[in-house]
Amino acid sequence: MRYSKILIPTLKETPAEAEAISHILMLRAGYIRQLAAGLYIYLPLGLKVIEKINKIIREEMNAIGAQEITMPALHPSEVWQETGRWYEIGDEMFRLKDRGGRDMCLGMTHEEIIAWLASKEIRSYKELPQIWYQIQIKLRDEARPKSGVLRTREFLMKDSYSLDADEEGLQKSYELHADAYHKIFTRCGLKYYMVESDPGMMGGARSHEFMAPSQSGEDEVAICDKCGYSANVELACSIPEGIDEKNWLLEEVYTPDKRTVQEVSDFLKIDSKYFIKSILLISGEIPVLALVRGDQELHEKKLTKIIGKHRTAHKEEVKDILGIEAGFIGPMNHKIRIIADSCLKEGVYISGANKPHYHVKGIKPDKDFVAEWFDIHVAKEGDFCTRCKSPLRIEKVIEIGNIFMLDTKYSLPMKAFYLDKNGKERPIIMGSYGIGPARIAAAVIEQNNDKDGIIWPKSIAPFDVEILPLNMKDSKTVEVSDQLYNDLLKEGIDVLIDDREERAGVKFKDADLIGIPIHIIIGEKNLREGFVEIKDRRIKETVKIKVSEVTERVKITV
RNA sequence: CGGGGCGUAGCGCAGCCUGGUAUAGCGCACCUGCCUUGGGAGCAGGGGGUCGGAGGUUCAAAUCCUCUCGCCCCGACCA
Repeated sequence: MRYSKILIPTLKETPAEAEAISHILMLRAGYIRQLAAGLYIYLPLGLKVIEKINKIIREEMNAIGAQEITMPALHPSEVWQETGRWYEIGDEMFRLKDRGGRDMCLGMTHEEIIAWLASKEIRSYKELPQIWYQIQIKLRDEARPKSGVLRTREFLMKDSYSLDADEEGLQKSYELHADAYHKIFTRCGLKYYMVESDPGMMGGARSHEFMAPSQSGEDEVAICDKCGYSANVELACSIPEGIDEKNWLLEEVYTPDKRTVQEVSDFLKIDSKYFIKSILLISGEIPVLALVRGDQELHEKKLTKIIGKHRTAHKEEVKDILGIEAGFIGPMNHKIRIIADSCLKEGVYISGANKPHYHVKGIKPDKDFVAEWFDIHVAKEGDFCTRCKSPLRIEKVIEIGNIFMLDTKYSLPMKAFYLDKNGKERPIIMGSYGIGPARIAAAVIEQNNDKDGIIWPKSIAPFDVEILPLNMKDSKTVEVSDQLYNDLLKEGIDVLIDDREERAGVKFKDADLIGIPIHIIIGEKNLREGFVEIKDRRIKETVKIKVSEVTERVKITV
């Protein structure tokens, strides 16, 4: 491709709206443009990258026997009503009516459609297993689109669905997907983790997420480098650092106007980990007191699994129910249900005295109050692994893929049944598996860039090679460049030639920004001696090569 | 949806607080010419703006007030 014939609108300056590195570079290097919040146009280079990623995905999906299909992005409401998600899902679903007044929606995902298809087409155990996939647009009315292409309202997704006769079949399909995903992300040149994740509203027993470490990520994972434990902090378990056993006697201490753990801790000059944080919650109509250590955060999701949906109590409710304002509540002498973090079982603590401007020192759990014990704290850096007791790391990550076991959550309501060997009707066991190609591209940029721009891995770079004829007015330069360009094309190498009438500096800057892995630099002086230079974008080193040897050399490298 | 920020030429910004400089400014980009050609050159000339929109205050509004739309960031949400 000739640079003069392809739209690559590079930007010298950083657009004001971009903050994430990948967002800045995709805009500056001319890969994308924004139409509206969470809606992006992929320019030629951007599209080429996405298509390279899609090609890798297709190859690996096909390799596990998955079959590509394509389903509509516009759905009738009925299928979503069948499974109940029409009612469960709120504003995040784009809804509309057709001219006949029928309710429709834009597909956020395709479990319903797959289950519908399966219900029509699958009759017998002999037709199972099946894996069906598509690479298709998904639409979600995100509350907050952000970070460029990382969180958008319309996005491409590879979604596949496995249909199996039984649990073992599902297990197999799940593992096939995990293997395929490892291959896909490795081929894309990503550093990533496969972590345990919360199946959430997708239902089903197990799920994992594939996470690419990046500062721009929205999620956090807890990683144990020793035993390999890795989980989304949404469910990660951990053992907090230990505390010394204090020989405090039970006594009230005067803490005037000190309400938060931080304030009381500073005031008494005692570390916050010797405090019990008491939080009053309302679950339904019922008050529940949650206790975590002073240096911990209450984990809402973990608590939800124990007491169900809940909210924090209002100030007045705290007073009504516990008879004391929020700053001075403690675990003792209450008749309501108390859920406490397991780590509080051991030790002696300080907490509110249930009396204005007083705290109590020397509280012994189980003796001074009774509670139900659960892990309800958020795992944090420095906590220890529950399996091997080694320190955990917390890392910010971008979710680039996920795999879910759905079981019969969708097949039952959609009546996707088959007949087993004994002629008995059974629900199909399903799995659902997603990958976001745009997130792969963004995550790769996040992990591979320098001050000058993007550094693509060969596998998904928009071009294999870029030729830089430094002086287009020099006929020898043009002649040799064109010759090399044609030779490389003949070898099946995807090459971009910067044939613009620009100064050398401009070409160098743009080439570095765009990030094609190999640059062939054609300068007048070297050419007079029969040489050109080959530059590695990543390490920025150049080697002088005889013109006649360039094609061979590039063939090996690409 | 809560909190914060920002909308002035294609991009990045100044001007706004404290209204008034007859044509609203700067850098980059763009067009023409000359010159230059190994890291975003130089000189000269030029084009491009309903100051996000609507209403209001005023003799006078980019500037003050009200409403509204859009975009970004933090949080909540995220099937």
